[in-house]
Amino acid sequence: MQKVITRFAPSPTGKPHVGNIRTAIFAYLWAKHNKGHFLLRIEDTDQERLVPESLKYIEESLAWLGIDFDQEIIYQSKRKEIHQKYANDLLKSKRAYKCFCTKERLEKLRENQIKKKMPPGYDGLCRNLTKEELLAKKDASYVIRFKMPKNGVAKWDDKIRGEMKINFDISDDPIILKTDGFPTYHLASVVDDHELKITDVIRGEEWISSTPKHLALYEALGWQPPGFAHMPHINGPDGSKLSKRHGDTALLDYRAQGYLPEAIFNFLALLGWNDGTEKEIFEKKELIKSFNLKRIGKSPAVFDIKKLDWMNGHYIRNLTTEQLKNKIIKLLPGSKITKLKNLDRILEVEKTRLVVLCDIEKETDFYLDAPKYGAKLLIFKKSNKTDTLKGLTETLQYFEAERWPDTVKGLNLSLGNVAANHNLSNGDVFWPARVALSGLEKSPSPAELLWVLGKKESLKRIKKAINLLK
RNA sequence: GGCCCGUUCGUUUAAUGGUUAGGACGCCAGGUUUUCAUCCUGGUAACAGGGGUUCGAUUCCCCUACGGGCUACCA
Repeated sequence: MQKVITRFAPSPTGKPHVGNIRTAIFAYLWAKHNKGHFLLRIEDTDQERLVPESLKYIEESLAWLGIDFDQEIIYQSKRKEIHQKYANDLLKSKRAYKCFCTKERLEKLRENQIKKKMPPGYDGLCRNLTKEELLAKKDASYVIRFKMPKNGVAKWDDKIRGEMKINFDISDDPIILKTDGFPTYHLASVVDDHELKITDVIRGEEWISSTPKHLALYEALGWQPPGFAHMPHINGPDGSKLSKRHGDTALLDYRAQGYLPEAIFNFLALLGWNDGTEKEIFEKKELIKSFNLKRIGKSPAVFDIKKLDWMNGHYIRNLTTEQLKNKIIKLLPGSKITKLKNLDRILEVEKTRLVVLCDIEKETDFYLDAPKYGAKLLIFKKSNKTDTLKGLTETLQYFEAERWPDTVKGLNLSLGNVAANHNLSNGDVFWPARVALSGLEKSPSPAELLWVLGKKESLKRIKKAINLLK
């Protein structure tokens, strides 16, 4: 049994988006599931579209998710001579030919074909040039085109889609080597996948139509083709291809928003795949163990941010306070709240309320400074001014007289005692205490707030509330 | 236009030639509760349409519709 080797082969044209990354995840999982290798290959053969920073983004994206690749990064641009060698071999074996057609001619050709409602494509003008014609052109610049078979069918057993059959003759002769000497994707990927001994090519479904070209190339080069697995796309909520107008698409944008890599990994892995059970929360280890290409669905999936939010919250709640603290400090180094002495307690209390890490900065200013609010907010809807004032005053007196229980449970009990001792309802005590401490209509419980803020600050705020109400 | 791919609750998915078509997210209701969040319980909701094949089709086949992809000296 040969070792499974997969690869992630992005072209460096920007920040990798979630669709690409999900393909990378599947390629990674498949390799690791089989105890094989996962390679990173940069498809930088198009010098015009190259965005230098994207190399950094690609590495960062993978690193953030904990997807480590084997071997050093392979840059296709550095393998130009190898690609040229194989292009020349194909020339020698007459499986390819030099094409001298200018871009202008090709453009016109296409225009005419479209006008005549014919399928656009190269007409094969240079396919059968005579020796004399060839000699006459010797100084002209040319590309190398691969001779597609004129009959027969490309057949392969797609690991995701099953038996596939496409006629060879619907493809025109593809350019495999450009005038600038760089190969096109078709040649480069075939050559590199072969030389790197890739066993399974896992890529987007947009490649289905050109797979016949690749299969023909493998045949012409005398190579055994690898297995193919064509992934369905990820769509936006309206069903169209996921794009900027649907919100963030780049993986790193999710990091910036405070999504956890574990959650994203889990979420993306489950988009189009499941293990056949009802399990949905997976650690990476478990995914590696149970992953199988066969269980990838064929239909495109919509990226549902609501479910991601739920999953992210779930992962946050499973973090220890220490872990959560470290992640927040790392993500928001400049945040004021992370400098607070009582950050541990704040996080303990806020943990169940966070959807993304950045939420720690939302509606949490009251931890920094005493809040401002209207006196009316202090009065619970089922209470009145007199009882509220009494509740607040008795709470203050209770804590001034009694020992401060430094636990949420103890503080909660204390507040209960205040209500019971003075024949007040919970709404007369708990609600105003909470508002006095947070200034918010919706917030953590008063006991939690007392515990986080401490005796001194808490009593100060309660006094302030009493004065405000008077 | 040609070729190719796809179609189960709103979303993500499961299963099956005979099931009350299952789970999760969302949503709704209830419980816990001073509020919010968490948590717990329950509910809502789907086999795109039409033909076949069959005793019986969501499941197999064909057609249609809809969605998507490819049709570059981009990947």
